[in-house]
Amino acid sequence: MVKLSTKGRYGVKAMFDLAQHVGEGPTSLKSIAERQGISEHYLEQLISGLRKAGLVKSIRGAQGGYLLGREPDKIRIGDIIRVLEGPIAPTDCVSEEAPEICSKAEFCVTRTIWEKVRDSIADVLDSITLETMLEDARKIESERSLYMYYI
Amino acid sequence: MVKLSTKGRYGVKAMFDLAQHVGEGPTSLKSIAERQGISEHYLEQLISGLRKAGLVKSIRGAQGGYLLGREPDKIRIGDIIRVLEGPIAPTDCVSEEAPEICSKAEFCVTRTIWEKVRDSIADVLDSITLETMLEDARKIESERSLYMYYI
DNA sequence: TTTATATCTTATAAAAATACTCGGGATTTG
DNA sequence: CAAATCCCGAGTATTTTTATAAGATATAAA
Repeated sequence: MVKLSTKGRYGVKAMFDLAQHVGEGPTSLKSIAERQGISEHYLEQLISGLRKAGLVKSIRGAQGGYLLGREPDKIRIGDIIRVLEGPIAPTDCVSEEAPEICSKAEFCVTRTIWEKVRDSIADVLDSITLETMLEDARKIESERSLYMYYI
Repeated sequence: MVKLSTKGRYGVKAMFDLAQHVGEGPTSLKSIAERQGISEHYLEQLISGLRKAGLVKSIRGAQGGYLLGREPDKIRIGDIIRVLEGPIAPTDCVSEEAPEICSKAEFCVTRTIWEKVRDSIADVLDSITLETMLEDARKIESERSLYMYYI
């Protein structure tokens, strides 16, 4: 329940991979797929949507690949998820986009629960950017080397 | 994405319906299904799980039906959702129950995101009980009659 | 200019999950 | 006994997910 599909998970992984290679020129899909353990063909479909949404830029041809469409601190996880999985919506009646109209909506008590769930998910996803993830990764890495040092 | 299935939605509706009839003796599945606009046979399957989990009690035979297994303020929406949709888990690696082991878990930055999503969903669902919903419903109803009065 | 490297597009499809549907059996009340 | 109700398991249609595949297009480098 309330489960992310592989689209969202793979997409975030791929975007984070791109963020880790910012400033190194275009990154090929093949290398991302290999590092992240994702089918290249499948990832192709996902990144196509990300490109159309402007979250990544593509450079075709040999030595081509993908680049982030904006600075890592300007790309929220929520942006990625919405492109790949659609609007955040635990139920259709509280979808962020074009919620399904229900005649009982005004008096519906369950509806208010789903609204709270939707907002709490959106808050989390919109509070984290690729830059946040990079910082977390750096922190984990430095803790790891500190630990290695003491062995 | 991150969508509730009908199981969770119907289940919460049915449980709320039972809460609204507390103290009136057993409520038949048929009447719940009619009021909530749910297939009776389908609801039967769902309530079977709720019964096994102790969230409802059943009384068989003519004039039989279902009763809440505990006081409305002792039944959290999260309890209902977990029975019908399984543990809260935006991804398998951060499932509330038996999370899938991943060798990279310690260093995985995406994982921490899904943990935050999971916790925010659980917090919302566990902060709302059937009693909360009854209070909300009463509030809506009183506002509604006030409005009617002024017309 | 040719070749290798990539992205881009569309079509197909297997597998899994979802949402029911159906039939009949067990239990209790009147 | 008959009607009302819960109980249980099997079957099924639809949708979603998760790919796989083939080939077209674009570019850099040799």
